[in-house]
Amino acid sequence: MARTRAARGDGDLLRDELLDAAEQLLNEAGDERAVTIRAIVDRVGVTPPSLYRHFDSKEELIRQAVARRFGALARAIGEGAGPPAAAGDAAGALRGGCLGYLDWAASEPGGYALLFSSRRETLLSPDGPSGTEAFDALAGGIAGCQQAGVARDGDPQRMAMLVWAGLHGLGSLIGARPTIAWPPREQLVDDLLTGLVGLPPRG
Amino acid sequence: MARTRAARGDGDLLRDELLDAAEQLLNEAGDERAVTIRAIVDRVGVTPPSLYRHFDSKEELIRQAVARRFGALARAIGEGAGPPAAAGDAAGALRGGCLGYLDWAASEPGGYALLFSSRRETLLSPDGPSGTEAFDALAGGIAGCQQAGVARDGDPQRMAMLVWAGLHGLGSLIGARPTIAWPPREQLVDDLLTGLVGLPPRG
DNA sequence: ACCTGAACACCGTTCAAGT
DNA sequence: ACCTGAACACCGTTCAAGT
Repeated sequence: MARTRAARGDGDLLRDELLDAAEQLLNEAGDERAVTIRAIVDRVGVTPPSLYRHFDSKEELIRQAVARRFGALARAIGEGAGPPAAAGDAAGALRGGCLGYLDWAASEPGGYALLFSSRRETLLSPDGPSGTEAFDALAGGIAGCQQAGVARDGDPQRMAMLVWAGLHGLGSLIGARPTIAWPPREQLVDDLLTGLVGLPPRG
Repeated sequence: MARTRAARGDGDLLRDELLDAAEQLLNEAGDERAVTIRAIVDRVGVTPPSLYRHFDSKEELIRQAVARRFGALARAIGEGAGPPAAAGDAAGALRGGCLGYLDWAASEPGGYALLFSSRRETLLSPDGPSGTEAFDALAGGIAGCQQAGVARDGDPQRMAMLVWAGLHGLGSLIGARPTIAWPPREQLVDDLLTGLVGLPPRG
């Protein structure tokens, strides 16, 4: 009644609408608990049981919504790093990518937190959403800097772990402790990459 | 019936028992959602309304249980750093404190995660639990290393932010991604402090 | 094939009542 | 003063029924 009945093949449409609604609610609330099934279906205009035609459980819906958010994060990193053609400035690309990560985390603190704060099984199942591509991009960026002679020697994978940890730590702490007087994010990224990767400090 | 009736002044006893049960459940589950009021009171042997004589809400109980966990983390850092009398080895104390943090996070991944994953209002209210003492201890340890001539110059508060972020990032990522082949925690701490604070690498 | 209405067992919380 | 029994509005999920 609140919704014109869907035609035969419209299942994927409702599926997308439900994911959209879940993503919106997750971002607005920054709290998975506020994202109830009834709030999701209300926003779309259907009743709770409709959801189970497209998702096995609330768990599964949330997992897919979180996977979408990981995709958005990866895009923010890519945009910060700039076009891959501009390989002339390996250090600038690495810095830009890291800043893109941090800016994204700071701009949607609720959305960032829920990437890691949802219940553990949601995130850790083998085929669950992960930050693998982002991590590989980070390690690749560090290796690029080494080849360009602007980073110190060392295993780029291990360096990437530390940088990733630093970014993740900063991202979640900035969101969780907004009252602290954090230095500008450019400076945090610069300190991190200078210390951990050996990039020359910005002029 | 499941419990001998408490005497007059035993209110604080039940209060402590409830906090103990909440802490246990939080650690076991690593998921705040599994910690229901009914599970908590069942473990203690009372009925749900009893809880409201001691806590305004489930929220308030969880917040106090989380504050207890922050205290345990602070103790683990202190034990790792060793007795303050042993000021002869400032670098060793800083390294030990950081390793204590990381070991504690790794040994109770569920318990560590919930320090930051509980709903935001729980953690962020002005008088809520925080890691302030731990942060101050970290900045103090860095300043001590500078005075001992084993750390590079710079604002110890800013260095502490970066080290804290690195530790927090490593702590939560190690817990959240147990399948990754993480290097030994001693090495991670060493890399972090060498890069960000300028400590000489361990021999 | 797709969606609804009604019901299930659960949750946090409240209120009157017992000792 | 401290605790219980019963009830409230909510939640995720299921099942039969409608179109």
